[in-house]
Parts: sequence; C-alpha cells; structure tokens
Amino acid sequence: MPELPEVETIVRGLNQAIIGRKIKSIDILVDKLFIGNKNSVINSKIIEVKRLGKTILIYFENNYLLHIHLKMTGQLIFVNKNQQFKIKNLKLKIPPTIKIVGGGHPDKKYDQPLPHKYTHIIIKFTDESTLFYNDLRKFGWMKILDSRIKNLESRFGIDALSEKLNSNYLSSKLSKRNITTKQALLDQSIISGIGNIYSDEILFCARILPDKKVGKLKPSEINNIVNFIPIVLNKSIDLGGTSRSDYLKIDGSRGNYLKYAYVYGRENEKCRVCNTKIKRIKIGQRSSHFCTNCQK
DNA sequence: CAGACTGTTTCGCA
DNA sequence: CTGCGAAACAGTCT
Repeated sequence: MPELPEVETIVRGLNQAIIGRKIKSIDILVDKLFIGNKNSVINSKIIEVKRLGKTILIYFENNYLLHIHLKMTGQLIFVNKNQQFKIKNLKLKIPPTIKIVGGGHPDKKYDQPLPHKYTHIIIKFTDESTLFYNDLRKFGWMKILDSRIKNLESRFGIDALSEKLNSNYLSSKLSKRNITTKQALLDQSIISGIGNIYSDEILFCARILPDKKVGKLKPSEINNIVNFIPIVLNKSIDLGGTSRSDYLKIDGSRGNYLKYAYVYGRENEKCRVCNTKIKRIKIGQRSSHFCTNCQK
C-alpha cells in the first residue's frame, strides 16, 4: 500500500475534491471490502478528510465516518462528471491532462476506463462526480464508523508525524522487546505510518543497521530515529510520495522520492555518501536495504 | 513451469 | 504478552 507520504498526498487531494459533497449511492461489487451499513453516510455532507497512520478518515456531518485502508494495492480515483464522460470514451490510456484526484497504486492494469476489472466499490456523489475504489489484490477495506466512539486513535500507535512521538515514548515502547529496529519501525502499534521503504530510509539517515536489536540501541540512536522520521517523511511528501512502480500525484504526475532514495531499491548500487555497495537482506520476511559502512 | 517476490496487516499458534 | 509464520490475492520476475 501507499505509506504515510502517499496517503497524506491522497488525503490532501480528497480535501480539495470532496469536501461539501454528499454521497448519492455506493455500489459494492465485492462485499467483503465494505464493512458496515452504507446507508449511514448516504446524503450526509462530507466535512473533513484526515489521515490516521496509513489510513484515511472521511468525516460526515451526521457523525458517521468512512474509514479506508488501501493496504498493498488499493486506489482511490476521483472523477468529475464531465471527466468521467471523457474517460469512458477513451479506449486506452488516461491522458495526464485529465485531472484525477486520489491515487494509491496506479499500474498499467489500472490504466483504463473506469470502472474496470479491479474496481470494487463505486461511490457516486449527488453532483454526479464519482470516487472509484480499485484494488488488485483485494486486501484493503472501507468501514463505516461512528465518530463519537473515541477509541479509534488509541487503536493505532502514535502517528509518525505526531508531536507526541519523542524519545521517551519510543524508549518505553522498545524496552524489553527482542525485535530488530527495522521490525520496530514497521510495527504500527508502536509508530503508525512507516512502511518498508521509509523504514530503510530512516534507518540509513539515523545510521543504524536494520537488524540491530532494539535492546542495543543507545539513547543517542533512539534520538536519531525520532529526529529523522519527520525529516524523511516530510521530504517525501514534498516530492509527492513515491512508489516502486508508478504512484501518481493528484494531478496525474509521478511522485519523485524513489529517485532520491538513499538505500531503498538500490541493492548493489553505490551508497550516496561513501560509495560502498548497498546490501539487501531479509528481516522478518521484508527486504531491507542498508549501507554496511554508514550504518552500525 | 514453478516458485519467489511485491508498497500491509491480522490472525492463530507455540 | 511476545514473536513467528501463514493467509488474504493477483500479477511480475527469475
């Protein structure tokens, strides 16, 4: 799925696109991807879109909300009435001049008129604009929640860009854990929002090997992690996020972070700092990239 | 052709 | 509670 910077980009796009709109209908083509009663949000005005970790929260005036997780391959595409008409009449590619809002995991397979084979949920607004939910692997979901229930945020770890994420918090969460630093960064109940790409990037900046056990981290190293998390994530948000394949920004252009990645996806290439060959190993079933010279 | 791998998380089990 | 491996699924890569 998109990680925090990509989800943040999508949320900003949705804030531009769907605030004030009302949903006329929701077509659920794959039942298991939609949890709850869709009628709760029909005809209520959308007042806010927020990000929680890697998930999206769409708040409605009637106190219900739509909670969305894109997981690996989920995608939200917003299409205006006229744009929808144009796209439906195109046989092949969506040209970059047609503005789409959203994104998540564009791919050649997705690059065709909507709805298509991987469209599983279609949200139609009263003004005839449409939000399509596409998901190749069907891991993602949408859930109806009552926003008056308070325990929502507590079920997640502290958001990676939260002010509350400091060294004391992280130390307390890591104490007595026998896991690697990489696994700790990926654990959404400790910090929410970091995925495989940015965990490698953050650890490179903090100069810590990904397989170092958290019990061996010095206080200064925990500080480094805490300091570099927002630096790396904000840099990626500024670059429009990234993707192994071809993540799209809201105007249809690509996110640029991967071009600047220090280690992710750069196995056998030279470290940008010291020219040592970047290594890749598996940690907890996830591939991890690092520089053996820069990281200790 | 088979098997491994992919941006994730959750579940069951030891 | 902790940590590990598998599962949810579909496509690409080796």
